[in-house]
Amino acid sequence: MTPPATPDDARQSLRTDAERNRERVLSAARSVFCEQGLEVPMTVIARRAGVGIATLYRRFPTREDLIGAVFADRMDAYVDAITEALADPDPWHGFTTYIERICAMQAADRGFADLLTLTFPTAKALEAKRTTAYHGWLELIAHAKDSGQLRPDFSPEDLPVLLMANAGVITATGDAARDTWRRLVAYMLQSYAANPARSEELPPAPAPRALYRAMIRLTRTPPSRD
Amino acid sequence: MTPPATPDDARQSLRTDAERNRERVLSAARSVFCEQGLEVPMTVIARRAGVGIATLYRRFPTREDLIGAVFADRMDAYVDAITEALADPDPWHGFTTYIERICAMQAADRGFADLLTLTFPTAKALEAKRTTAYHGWLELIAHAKDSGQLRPDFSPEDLPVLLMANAGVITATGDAARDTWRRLVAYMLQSYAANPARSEELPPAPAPRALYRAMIRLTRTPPSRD
DNA sequence: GAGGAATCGGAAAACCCCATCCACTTCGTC
DNA sequence: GACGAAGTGGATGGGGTTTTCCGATTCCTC
Repeated sequence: MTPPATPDDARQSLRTDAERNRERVLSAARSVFCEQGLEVPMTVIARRAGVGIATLYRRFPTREDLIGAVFADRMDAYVDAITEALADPDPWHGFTTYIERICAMQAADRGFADLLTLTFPTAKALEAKRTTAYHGWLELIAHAKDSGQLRPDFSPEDLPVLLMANAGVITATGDAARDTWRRLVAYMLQSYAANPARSEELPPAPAPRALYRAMIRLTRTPPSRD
Repeated sequence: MTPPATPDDARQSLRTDAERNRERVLSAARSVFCEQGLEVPMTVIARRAGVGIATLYRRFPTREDLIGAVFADRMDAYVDAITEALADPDPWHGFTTYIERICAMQAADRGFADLLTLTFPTAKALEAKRTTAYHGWLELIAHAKDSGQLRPDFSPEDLPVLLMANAGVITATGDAARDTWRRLVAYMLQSYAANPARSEELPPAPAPRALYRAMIRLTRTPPSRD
């Protein structure tokens, strides 16, 4: 039984040029996923990396492998966010900051937005981090409910629901009305509060024209010259 | 200047077999769009209709033409909804019922969900109905604000934002957790209220396992045997 | 610096989708 | 019932993506 090679083992046994190309592919994939989401053609990534398509496939036989490697660090940030939220002395402040933060991560990286509403049973490392974050999340909810600031009927599953909703707004508005998601999240946070403070100001609604542009934009897939 | 033929003119001048096939295509498109959204291949529609692909294209030269014909009646229902909401003696009840109703229409028909977050500048009839509904919506908002039950900083653009968010939840959960959208909408409606009644019960959150299944389901495009 | 293995990159096969063309069929009329 | 126009469906070309294959190249060791 061959012991499963750790990522480091695999990397160190590579020839130097292979390792260099591996890094190039990862870097290219990171930026392309960020801009266009996870469904971008593999050829686009290879071209941006300046390597042949075969090189990409040799290193990352499936799209999931590539996604797993690219988002390992993003998932670290995801786990960090819940850790920091738990460290906040004010549970409610920790709760709201956490939600705003990961929703902002979705908005800043279309690939990440896709990632959070998907599940890759084969990408073990990713799923492990997701599980870690989920446990922290349960704890954060408990604290916020104990403090009486989070409504008692709030469910842990309300977060994935919010992330799905947020992803919908982000992909629909795209670049045309980029901060629209903030208003959705603000509304939801007010609703999550046990005693809603209606006094807080909402982020502005998108301009009608910007929204119209976004809705037209969706009808045609942009050529996406790379 | 040739007067634009009305749909009836166009239909009546068709040979009987052509008219029959036209209806078959419309019927097939209606059900396929409903199940799979607007981006389904034209060949799938033709096959389901039992006609050749050329027949489909002759009758509906572009996808937009087909969409326009299929959703003419759905858009009527959309306009009816706002009319009925305006007739409600209780503006707030009319407001909440309206929102729930069109969100339910999205959930019941994936094609319609796509339609509401898109814009087809060339599909005149559709856009005209959308505009009619929008004017009614402005009126509904004014009434609800006047009655003091809708928060003053509510924006007309909050509806498209909600529809985008709802579309995100619906496409992400799919058949695996079909009523999840209700919880999102309930949260948002409580937030829209000027004086939130936290007493109302929320629709149940989705079961974690159902959500998990939904997230896996997304990773692979279903084969969609037709 | 020479040999051999690892690696490279582009070509190409396999697949799917859109949209058009054209030889054949059906309808409706005279 | 025969003719012409309207209509039909499959084949086809053009564009795109995924994935594999293979001759050429680069690296590392001895």
